[in-house]
Amino acid sequence: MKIISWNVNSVRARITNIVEYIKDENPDVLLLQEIKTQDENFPYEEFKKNGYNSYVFGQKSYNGVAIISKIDIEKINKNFIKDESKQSRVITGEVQLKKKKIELINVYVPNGNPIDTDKYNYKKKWLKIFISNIKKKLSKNSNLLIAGDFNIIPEDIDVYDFKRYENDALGKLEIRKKFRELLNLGFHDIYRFKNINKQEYTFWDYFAGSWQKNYGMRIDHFLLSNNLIENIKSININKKPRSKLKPSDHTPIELEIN
DNA sequence: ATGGCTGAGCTACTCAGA
Repeated sequence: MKIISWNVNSVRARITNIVEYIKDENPDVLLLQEIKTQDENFPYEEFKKNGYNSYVFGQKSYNGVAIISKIDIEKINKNFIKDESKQSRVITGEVQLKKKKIELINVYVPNGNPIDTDKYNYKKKWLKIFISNIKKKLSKNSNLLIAGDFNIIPEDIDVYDFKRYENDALGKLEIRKKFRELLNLGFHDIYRFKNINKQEYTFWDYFAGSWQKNYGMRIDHFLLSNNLIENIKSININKKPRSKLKPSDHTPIELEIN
């Protein structure tokens, strides 16, 4: 089973690139973040034409997440987190992998910058609730897959210049500790698990030739609960979509499990 | 390297992203 996570930075602005990509990569499930549209304006038909159903938790202008799938998804839930700001950031659903019922948790964690504002407090509070909910969920189902844009740089190796980000909402120690806390519940960061010393990124900003200079960061992740480690076949960051015209600033991360 | 680039909503410009 191929599951892909991608922050597309607007599903409508990116639809041509996305369709081209799914034709190339043929995922079973595509987890999208930052779709930046309300449900009623989502391009359902473009996905349908290619054999995919869309489960959308949209929002006007900002945020928004969706699960695109050509296999059965059960128990779609848009209330995983009670968000005081009414932001659409998590959608979950269940898939069957052999004898395992896996819960897919597609997340778009708040950015949190600038750090001297309520945005940063919102991120911290949000992560606290998220971790608490994951803990509860894990006590009921030991097969959890959390994927998406975490807006967290886990370690120094995960950014081109760590010094620039150690006082940033993506790299601050107390935020990285939240990531660590999540892993300590019983998860692995699958990219790092499979690539101990490799330095690859999933995001390059649009400014000043960041892509060309490889000034990037690894902030999109697949976290699998310990019970699913034996099912991992491969994990790959696919840089091709970031090199295209009109790209998202993020590139997809691809997981195969069996 | 704390600037500059992109998208949404809207139609001039702000907000948000990381």
